Amino acid sequence: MKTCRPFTGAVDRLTAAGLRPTRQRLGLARLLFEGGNRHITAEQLHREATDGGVKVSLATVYNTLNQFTEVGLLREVAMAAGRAYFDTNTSAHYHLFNEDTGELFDVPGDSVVLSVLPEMPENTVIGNIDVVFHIRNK
Amino acid sequence: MKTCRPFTGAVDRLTAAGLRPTRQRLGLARLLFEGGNRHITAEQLHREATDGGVKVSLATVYNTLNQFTEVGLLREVAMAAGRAYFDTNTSAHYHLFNEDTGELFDVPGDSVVLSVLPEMPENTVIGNIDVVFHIRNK
DNA sequence: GTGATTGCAAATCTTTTGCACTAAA
DNA sequence: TTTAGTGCAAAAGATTTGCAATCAC
Repeated sequence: MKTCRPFTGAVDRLTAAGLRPTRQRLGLARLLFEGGNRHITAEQLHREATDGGVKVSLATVYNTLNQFTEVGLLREVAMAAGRAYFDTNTSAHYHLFNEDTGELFDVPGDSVVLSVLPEMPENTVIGNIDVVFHIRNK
Repeated sequence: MKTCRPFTGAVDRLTAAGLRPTRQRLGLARLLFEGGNRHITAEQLHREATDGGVKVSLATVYNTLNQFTEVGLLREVAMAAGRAYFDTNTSAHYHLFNEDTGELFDVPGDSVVLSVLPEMPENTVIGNIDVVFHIRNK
């Protein structure tokens, strides 16, 4: 039987987050976090998993993406209604969305400066700030 | 027979946009634009219409919201995946989204300043810039 | 063992579409 | 009239859920 050796730290990463390192979660974590920052939908990740020999159901992919997001391993990005994108880059950064092609690019956090922030309503704390530059082809 | 008198300019507004001022479109336009800026989903607007005596099907509400957005009468705001919000305020401004309550607030355009914009890919033009401050209750 | 996790299928929810009917120009 | 617009019901997606089977501890 072939053992799928996860990238270093996958098990720790999951257990630290309070999630059991199951075969499915490890396989998905490997796909998500091994190759640098990426944006992905549940459907895309499910296909990658299937193609890569990680047997997992689409429902579990959805559940896993939501769990990873809850514990801060992923960040959900709202681009257009009707489809959720998950971003493996949880640090401060922004997005460039090409409406013609559907492509989603990262914009480094330091290439955008927000000054003069608005006042927040009372008894609320600011979570993250989404900045999306919607672009189209000329 | 009672005539539903639309707010001043509704007919002009639609015809100027190349849309026939039908009973349904006038009724929806009145609900959308008469009471200042607002954020609304198709479902909410449909309920308001029905409650307010404007007979219109949900499918037509969807179609109308999309048409209004295409001609610039509305702006679509991506908040959370799975549901489209339409904003009657099409001028430069940003949003505050309370993730606990689902409330969506406007932030005046001049209370946020974006400096140091990123470079855009070649042969693209920037459409609009969405800035969403995600907040939660303390 | 025992409780967490998974898979599957069904259910839900939002949005779009096809087509016959109706209304605006 | 003639063409655009509407309603309905069905279709299409995306995502969630119920529950029995399975797995991690």
